[in-house]
Amino acid sequence: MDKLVLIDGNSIAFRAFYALPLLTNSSGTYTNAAYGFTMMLMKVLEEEKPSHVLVAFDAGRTTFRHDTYQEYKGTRDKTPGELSEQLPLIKEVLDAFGVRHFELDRYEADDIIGTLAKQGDADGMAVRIVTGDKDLLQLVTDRISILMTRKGVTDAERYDKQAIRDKYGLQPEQIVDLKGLMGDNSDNIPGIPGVGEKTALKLLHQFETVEGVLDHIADLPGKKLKERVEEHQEQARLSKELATIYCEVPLDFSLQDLAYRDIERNRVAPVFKRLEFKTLLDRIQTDEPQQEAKKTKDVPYRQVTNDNAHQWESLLEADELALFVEKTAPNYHRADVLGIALSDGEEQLYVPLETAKEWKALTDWLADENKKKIAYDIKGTQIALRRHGLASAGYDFDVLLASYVINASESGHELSDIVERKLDGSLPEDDAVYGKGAKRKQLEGEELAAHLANKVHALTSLKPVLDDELRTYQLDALFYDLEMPVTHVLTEMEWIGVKVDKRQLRALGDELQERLNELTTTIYQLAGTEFNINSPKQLGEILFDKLGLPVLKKTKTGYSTSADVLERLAPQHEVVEQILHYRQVGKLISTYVEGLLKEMTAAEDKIHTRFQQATTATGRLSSTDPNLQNIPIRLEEGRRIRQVFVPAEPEWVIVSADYSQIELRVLAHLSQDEGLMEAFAKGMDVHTKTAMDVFGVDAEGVTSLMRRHAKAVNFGIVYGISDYGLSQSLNITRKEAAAFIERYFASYPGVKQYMDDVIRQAKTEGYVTTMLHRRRYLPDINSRNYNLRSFAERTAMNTPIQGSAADIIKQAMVEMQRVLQVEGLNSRLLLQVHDELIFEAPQTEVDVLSERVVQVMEGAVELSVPLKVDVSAGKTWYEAK
DNA sequence: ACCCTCACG
DNA sequence: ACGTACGTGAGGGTA
Repeated sequence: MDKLVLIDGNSIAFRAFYALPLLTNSSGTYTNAAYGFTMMLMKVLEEEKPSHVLVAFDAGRTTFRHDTYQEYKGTRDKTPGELSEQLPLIKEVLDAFGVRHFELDRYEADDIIGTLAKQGDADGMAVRIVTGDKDLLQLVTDRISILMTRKGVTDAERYDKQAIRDKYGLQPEQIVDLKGLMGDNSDNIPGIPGVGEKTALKLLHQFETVEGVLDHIADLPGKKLKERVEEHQEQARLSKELATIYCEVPLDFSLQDLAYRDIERNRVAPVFKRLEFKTLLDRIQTDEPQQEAKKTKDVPYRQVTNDNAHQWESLLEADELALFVEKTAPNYHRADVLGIALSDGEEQLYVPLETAKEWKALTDWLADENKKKIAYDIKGTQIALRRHGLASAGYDFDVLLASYVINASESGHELSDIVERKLDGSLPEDDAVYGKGAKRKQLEGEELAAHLANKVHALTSLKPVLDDELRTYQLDALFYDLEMPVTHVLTEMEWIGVKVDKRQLRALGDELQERLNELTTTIYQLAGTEFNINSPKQLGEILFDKLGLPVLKKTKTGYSTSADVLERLAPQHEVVEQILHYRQVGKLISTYVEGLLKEMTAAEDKIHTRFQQATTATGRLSSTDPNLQNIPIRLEEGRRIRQVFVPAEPEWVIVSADYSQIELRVLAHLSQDEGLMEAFAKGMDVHTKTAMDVFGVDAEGVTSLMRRHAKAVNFGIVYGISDYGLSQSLNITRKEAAAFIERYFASYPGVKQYMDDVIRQAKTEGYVTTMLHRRRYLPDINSRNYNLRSFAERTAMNTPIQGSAADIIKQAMVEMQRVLQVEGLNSRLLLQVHDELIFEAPQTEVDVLSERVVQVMEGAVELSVPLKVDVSAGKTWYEAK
């Protein structure tokens, strides 16, 4: 049977607030009420297992009751700020739980609850009302009962008709009569002075209702009582009216809209993390697996040895096999191979590395491009094998990439995560098998073989499921024609690596270190004390406590000392500028000099980054260990880091080709805005053109300030504009920013129309798409939480732009690799940095390479505006600008 | 493990 | 009244 749980939000929050000490989390936010409320919520959900849930809140201060009685709740103290500021947190928790909450102007939570309780009762549902307010007892029927909080937070007592009879000797409907006679201090309901609970109950037992008592004033015991009742008849009637819950609140939703499903840990966990509900976090994370009692069944396997290998050769004839290569660490450029497993879906083979190397049938199978292979992370698999001298080809399905293409935003794309989502049963997580952190151990023998057998078998089960899903959502072209080919291009890029001039890098490091030492001395002098400049905490104390500089911005944990704050403080104290410079130099040393030195190979002085192809929500790549997509360029001092990136061969050069304004061109294409398309068609400087349109001047009239502002607006448009964001970036007021945005949209109505359309599409479909049909789901787009919703709206505007640009350069990479191959060029693609490709090339090939790369990149897709690519070459990455 | 800060597009 | 520009990864400090 359906069960409806109605929670009196303010009442429970109030109770939690006073039951718990005034806790704060590390950011100084009070969380005790939210914490207690959440405990109560979880307890109720667990114990009642409702099919429908709603939490009702009081809306404003005035309600329809104030129309008849202005003093209603007049004695009540204002809700403390420490409590009211927690109400949004509570609502956030509810959103994460997927529990509806509601409040309505002029009505109290009680009335909303009453209205829905009656509806539920009429529909034959069991109704549970959770509150600390005894008024609600009047709603009890055979099907409606109340969980009344007692002491503490989660301790509650259940009231049904019998319990009310036992306690008061009354029917539930008589609770309002009780209030009518005795009043209620907390709501400032007067009742009849001098009549308390005892007298009221006695009267009601005899005369049943307020009206009954008033009809029999003559029969009342005691002269004083008679007088009081006589005198306060109207007040008693009014008090009863005030205490009566109004059960016909106009609601714009139905009971069916309150349907509640089980909690999704993935949505709740981040909220708990942020609020620092550690115990509750543990509870949701450990509870679930135990409850589900995962059906983990080890699949059978055979271990291949040098002696028995020949027995298994027939398996290698299969049309398609899954291949899983287990590594000793995630970084396959360094890790060793632990073992290899194969599966045809029925039989699993475990082959120790040394056996694999000597088993010719296997090495032939690996290298044969006609022998199809399913793998998880083809790129890592192929490189790990190659490092052990094992060539491999014929990969036709990457489970990792398929999972990513289906839904990039899913919380994890580890094999165990994918199995959890797409198959019944589960795969033990690597962390559980190997242990985590210090407890990590090397597996061997049977244990390792069994684990790998489970993994490789999972690949065979996953492929048909994922392939089917790719086709269902028309993502198969994106997967097979783009992401799969891209992974092969990236394999070669990573494998080749980038050469670094180690001596020069060390020299640069020494020079920077000297500079840093000088800065340190100066800063200590100017500050009058020595401290750790790298510690934002200590730095904050020096700047704001000791030197008394104004606090312009705070972070969750204290003073903000970020660059934009320091820049504004610089005129007030000369130490600030030194600190900014110190930060800059320190970053160069630790991240770039030391960071890069750590990643260089001993044999070749090369760096092999890993391009993550299944990480970003938009379809971009990212780069790790080290990140070669954020090498400094904006400031000259940092830009010099690029001097150490050199060609791997003598007489070769670095060639860089980058798209000019690809995101705004994509926007022009997607929006079909006339003005924007015209700007690109005529080859204009787009920021200047924007300045002309927004400020209504001709090309000569555009000042550098106007262009700077127009440029920021263009950035904002791409990011999903907000007046606040623009005001921050330009250091102007929000009003001024809003005016810019309005003028921009007036000048480019097509862009405005597009932004509205894409948000509307996201709201109705739940996702947005890129030019090559990549999808991004936006679960918060219809959230009632303003912040979540706004964020989703900006994402809806940004993702088709950023994601389509990512699609385009990926397409160009695939085509470029093909062109280099068929034309027999020796030039090699080394890096991709979102809108640019970096090659190393023999000096002799520079001209032909430049010509080809422009052709390929500009022709990667057909847009309504031209794509433009700039190329340059130099002896180092620094000079290729 | 998390926060702050900062490097890139 | 609310509070955020979009997408990333890395290093150092702190709890």
